[in-house]
Amino acid sequence: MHRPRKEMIAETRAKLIAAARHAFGTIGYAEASMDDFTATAGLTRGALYHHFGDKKGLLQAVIAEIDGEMAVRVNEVAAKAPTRWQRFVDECTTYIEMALEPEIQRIMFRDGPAVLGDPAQWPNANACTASMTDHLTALQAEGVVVADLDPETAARLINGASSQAAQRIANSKDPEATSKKAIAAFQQLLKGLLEKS
Amino acid sequence: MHRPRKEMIAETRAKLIAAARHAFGTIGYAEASMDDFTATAGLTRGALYHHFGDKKGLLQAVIAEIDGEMAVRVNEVAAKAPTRWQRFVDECTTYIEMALEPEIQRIMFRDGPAVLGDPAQWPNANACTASMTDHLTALQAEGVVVADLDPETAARLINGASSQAAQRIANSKDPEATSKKAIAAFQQLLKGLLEKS
DNA sequence: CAATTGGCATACGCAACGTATGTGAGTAGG
DNA sequence: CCTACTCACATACGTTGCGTATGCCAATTG
Repeated sequence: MHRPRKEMIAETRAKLIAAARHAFGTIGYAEASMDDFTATAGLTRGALYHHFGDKKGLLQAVIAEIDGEMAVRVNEVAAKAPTRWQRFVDECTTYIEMALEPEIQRIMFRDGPAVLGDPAQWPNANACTASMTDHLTALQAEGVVVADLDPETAARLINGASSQAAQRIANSKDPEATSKKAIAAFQQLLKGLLEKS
Repeated sequence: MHRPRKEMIAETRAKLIAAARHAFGTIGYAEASMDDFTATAGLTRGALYHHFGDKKGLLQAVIAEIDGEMAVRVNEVAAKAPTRWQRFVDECTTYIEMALEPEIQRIMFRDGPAVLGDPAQWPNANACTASMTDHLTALQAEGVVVADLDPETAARLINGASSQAAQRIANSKDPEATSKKAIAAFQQLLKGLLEKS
């Protein structure tokens, strides 16, 4: 036990984040009682306020964690694609697939923006958008994508369309069919970015 | 005074909706105290619960009202365009412009979805999306837009991109320049829907 | 081994929601 | 025209949940 102290602290933080993440992802931020989910973590609100300041601070930490995981997944997928354009499209599609998960949808696309404001202003998130922006910039240099386009702006718009696509699929009665339609429409939109060759 | 009763009731509802709309649009749904904004309307929470059931019910009423106004504005703009495709593009652009207004952004795109869930499932809203869906269907019949596309799905994706564009503009330090970039990127995406001729 | 730091719990005040109940103005029947 | 009923709205209360102030105990440091 060289530093049991630091380990305990990290464990406490992790437990709080995990408990909050579960609560936020299921019943939602507003309905999640701090007393309840800190108790399920075997702690009290005291620990929460000590580490995260307030409920919003904890939400930020949860969001940062999820954002990191999403970035990892996106990069894994992108690494396999042959062309850069394909890599870009694959990333977008993966983004939609991730947005299908209720936890991500709820925390990242619904409660997060409502509580913390515009996601583009979040300090510890947006790794995914950053990646898409990079790809668009490179694709412009290669002449694949039209030059007259601000990469980050485009990436944000695509994010917006993606999350809508995901919500549509998630709330559908026939997710399979809806998924096909949504992804088709989405990729059709993406074609608008291509330079005519 | 044939029916002073019915008139008073309608006036009460209108006052509550107006007060709530202002509060929701400025400080936000979560921060808006029912005691406060009912008081500014010269009423109490009793009236609110009587007419709307709860805070969410009032939000629904506010959203229905705003949605109606948005539909009117969109239709006004669309009526002036020469071609149907242009009408469609104009509607989308108007949608972005409306989403620039803080009240609409906050209530329709942030707090609304967080509190009431997926906007596509809202009963008394979505007149704008319906209009866009109609246009897309007609454009497909005319062969302007690719046939292999579900109109409502596409309309939803476009809504998502629009609201992102609006947020980007609204939070920008240079709204003029950002607006140019965002609308350019947006219209570039829309081109993806066009049948190659 | 003492002193101190700091991680975390406990206790309290406050604000806001929802409900249960009350009241007075309008409305309908005789 | 008077009585009984309805209903719009207010008032009062209980509950819940957040934030803060304070206290305690373990781990680190010299």
